[in-house]
Amino acid sequence: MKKILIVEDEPSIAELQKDYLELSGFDVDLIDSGKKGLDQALHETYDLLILDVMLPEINGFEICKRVREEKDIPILMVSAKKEDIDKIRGLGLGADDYISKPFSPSELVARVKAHLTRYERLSAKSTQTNKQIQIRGIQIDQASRRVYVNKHEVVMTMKEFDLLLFFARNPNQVFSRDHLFERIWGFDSMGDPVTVTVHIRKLREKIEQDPSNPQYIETVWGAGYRFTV
Amino acid sequence: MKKILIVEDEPSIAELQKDYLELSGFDVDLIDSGKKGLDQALHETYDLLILDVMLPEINGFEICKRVREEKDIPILMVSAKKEDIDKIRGLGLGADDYISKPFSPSELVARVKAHLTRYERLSAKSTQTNKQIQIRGIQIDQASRRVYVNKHEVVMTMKEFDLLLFFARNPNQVFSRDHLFERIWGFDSMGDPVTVTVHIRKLREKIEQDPSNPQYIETVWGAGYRFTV
DNA sequence: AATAATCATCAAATAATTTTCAAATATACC
DNA sequence: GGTATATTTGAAAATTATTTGATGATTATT
Repeated sequence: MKKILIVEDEPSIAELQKDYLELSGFDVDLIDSGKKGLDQALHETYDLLILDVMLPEINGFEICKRVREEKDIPILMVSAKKEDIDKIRGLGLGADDYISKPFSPSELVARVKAHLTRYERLSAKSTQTNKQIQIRGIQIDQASRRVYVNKHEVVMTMKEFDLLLFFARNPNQVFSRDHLFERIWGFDSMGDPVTVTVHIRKLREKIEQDPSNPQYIETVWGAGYRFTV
Repeated sequence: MKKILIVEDEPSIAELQKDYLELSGFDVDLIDSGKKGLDQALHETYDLLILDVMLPEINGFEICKRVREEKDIPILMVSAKKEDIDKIRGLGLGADDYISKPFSPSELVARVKAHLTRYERLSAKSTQTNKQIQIRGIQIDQASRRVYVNKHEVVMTMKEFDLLLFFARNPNQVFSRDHLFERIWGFDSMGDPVTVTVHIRKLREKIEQDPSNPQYIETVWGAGYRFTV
C-alpha cells in the first residue's frame, strides 16, 4: 500500500484530500505545519508528497527544495495563486506537478495515481516480475519462455511450454483432450486430439518426479487432465 | 537542444504547437499520420513526444503503448474529448500527461519544460550508464555505436548493431522473427522476416565463440530468439 | 563511374519437433 | 472375474523450423 504525506494547514481541504485518497486505497498522513511537515517527509518513508504552497513557518517551496535534495519521490504542489503556479513552473524546484485550488478531488486522485505509476515505471523494471508464474516447485518465465523445476531449468518445446502454461494459468480445472487440443492447437486445426496425450506424457517426463505417478498433471479418468495445486 | 516529435494530423494545430515550441528553443519534427509517426518515434531519437489521440491509420493510444515498450521518454497526449482523457488516465498506457484541446500554447510549453526537467532529474543518476550497456562479455557504446566483445572491438554493420542493441536492451525475452523484423526494420517495411535469420547468423559470427553453439543469442525453437544474460 | 560493403533472397541441408500408430496397461462397469 | 473402454507407452514416420552458403540487388564510398 502506497504511503502519501499531505502538508496542508487548512483543515477542511486537508480532510477532503485525505478522505478521497484513502477511499482510493492509499495510506495517508496529514500534517498542518511546514516545519513538522519537512521533518516528517525527511525522516519517514513516503511514496508521494502533496504540499500546500502557503504554510506557516516554512512554505511549500522550501519544503519541496529540501526534500528534493534527499528524496526521489513525486511531489505535487497545491496553490490558489496564479503567481505561485508560475513560480513552481519557472523555479527549478523539482516539483513534479501542481494543482490549482479549487480542484476536484477526483482530479487529485487521478494525478496522484498517474505520478505513482510513472515513478514505478521509471525507477524499477517491475515489468519483469509480473510475467512470472510460480506454482509449487514449478516456475514459468513467460517472457523468456524458460521453465524451472525445483530451481533447475528444464528446456521445453513449444507445444510443451504452451501446454504447461495453459495448465499453470488454469490450475485445478479438468480439461478434456478435445478442449486442450482446441485451446493449444487452435480450433480450426486439423489433426487428432490424441496427440495431446503424447505431449502430456512428454511434459510429465520433464516436470514429474515419477511420470507414471504424476503429482502435477493428473489424469482424471473419463474426463481429461488436471493441473493440481 | 532537445528534440521533440509532434504527431498531429490537423495542420493548423500542428503548426501552432511547432511554432511555440521552436520559439522556446526546441528542435521540433512534425508528422501527420499515425503510421509514420510511430515509425519515426521508434527509429529516431527524441526527448519528448506529443501525440494527438485521433489520428489516421494508427491512433495515439496505440502509438503510446508501442513507443513505451521501447523508449523511456515523456509522452504527452492531446485530445478534445473528455472520454479520451479518462481513457488515458485509466488505461495503463504509460502516457506522462494529457492536454485537452483547446489549450493555450504557453500551457503546452510549460508542460513540455516541466516534463523534460523532471525526466532529466530522474535519469540523471543513470545517465552515464544509459549510453553504455555491459552484458557479460559484451559492451555496447550507444553514442559511438561501437561494440566490444571481451574488450576487443568488433565492427558491426547498421542492422547488426541495431539488432544487438535491441537484444541487449531486452535481455531474457524471446522475440519472434516477425517481431524483430517489425522492431528493427520498421513495421511498415516491406520485405521478408526471413532476412532476420541471416542477420542473426552474422551477428553470431561476430559475438559468439562458436556461432553454431551460441551462448548469447539462443534459438528458442518454434518461438524465436533470446538474448541470454 | 567504379569499387566496396551491406543487405535481401533463395534453396539445399540439417536439426528438432510433432504426429501417428499399435501394443501394453490401467480403470470402470457388469 | 471378465469385458469394454480409456489411457499409457515406445518407436518410427512425417512435418516443420532453422541453419547455412551462395548469389544477386542495393546502397554507400572513393
